[in-house]
Amino acid sequence: MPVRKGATIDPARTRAAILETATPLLYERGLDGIGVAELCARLGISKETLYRHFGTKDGLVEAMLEARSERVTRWLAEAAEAAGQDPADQLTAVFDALQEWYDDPVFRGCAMLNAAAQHHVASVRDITARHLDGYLELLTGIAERAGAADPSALGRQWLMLVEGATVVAAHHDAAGAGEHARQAALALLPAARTGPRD
Amino acid sequence: MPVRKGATIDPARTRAAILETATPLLYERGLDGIGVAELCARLGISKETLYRHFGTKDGLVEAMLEARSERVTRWLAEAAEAAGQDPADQLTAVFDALQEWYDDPVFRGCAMLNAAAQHHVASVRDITARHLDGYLELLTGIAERAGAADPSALGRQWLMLVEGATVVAAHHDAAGAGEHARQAALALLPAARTGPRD
DNA sequence: CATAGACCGTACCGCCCGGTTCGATGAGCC
DNA sequence: GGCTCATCGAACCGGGCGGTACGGTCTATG
Repeated sequence: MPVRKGATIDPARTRAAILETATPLLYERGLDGIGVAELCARLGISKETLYRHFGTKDGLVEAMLEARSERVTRWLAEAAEAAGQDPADQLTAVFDALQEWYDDPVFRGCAMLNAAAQHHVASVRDITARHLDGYLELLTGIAERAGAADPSALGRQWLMLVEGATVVAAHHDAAGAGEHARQAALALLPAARTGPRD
Repeated sequence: MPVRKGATIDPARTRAAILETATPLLYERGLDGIGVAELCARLGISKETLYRHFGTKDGLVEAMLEARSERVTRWLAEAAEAAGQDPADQLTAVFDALQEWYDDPVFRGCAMLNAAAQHHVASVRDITARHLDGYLELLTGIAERAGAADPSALGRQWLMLVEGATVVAAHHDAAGAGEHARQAALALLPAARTGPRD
């Protein structure tokens, strides 16, 4: 069942393959750290193919970021879900998953934050903001199920711990960043059940 | 009292003036977002002068980041010091100062993090790492005076809150980011006095 | 008043970047 | 077998980049 009947080698599959291969390269070298020519050479495709699928280098970047944001958010959500019903367990699962990521030798921080830090095009900034939205939604959900008096505030504090741990792991020291953040996140939980002062 | 006797218009002062004027431009537009030609035009200097003082655009960038890191770290340390002896007050002063920064219309996140996210040159990454070192030292000092069982761990958690708040403020929503981070930081304090479980 | 050197303005250089074009190739559909 | 079209590879383009060179101006010093 080809996506386009007139197409020969299934353009949709080609597009997906380009995205998949380009993502780690753009992540490792930075969005402006690798040119279109070298990128295509590494991908084993011609520039014409790239431009037919994405129109622009920015188009590729946006599609890549969008896909990556969805992927990583879903990955964290599934880690939380797999941890069972206890909010504390879910939180622990999230930070454990993050620590795994930090320990990966290719870890270079959050791709969306990196992108927003260099490209201040509106579209990239929007993707980053929506990415943080996704994180916030996940964390706020946990806060709600934990019976927090102000779930959105607690979710936001957890979001800061997640992003702070990622920044510290990327630019300072990855060892134990997830664990330290997890301990802090868990410490916020009991105090928040019925408010800042019980 | 000229810095150099043979010099006419005091090169040291010129260099300082270049740094001072270039800093906000490079911060607002991004390191690669403004070229040397436009930069010099805005500074009102010739390219030759810039290159005589800094040798390279990267040289200017490094000098700028170094100066900015020192400035902002000293600014936070002074805010803490001015808050008196109570560690909780010092912590509050730090996050209040941060919130002021977030509310500044020119706020675009931490310049050192932004720089490290795009330029993965070793020198820039080192400056960023040392910048986080400076923050960590300040926060660990507060944790020690607060009688934390593990001051370096608590300092690191506070560092994550500081950086997380800055990231969230820059890329998601600045309103109340400092306050939320401050509440979280203060909530970590009592639990950490004698350890995670009292 | 002569010398040194900080500084300006502009032209210039080579390079690389994002993006376009084109002819050739080969796979799938009617 | 002919049509369509995705794809390749390579040549090409204009522009902007970081960086250099140079002639001229001004200012402090001795």
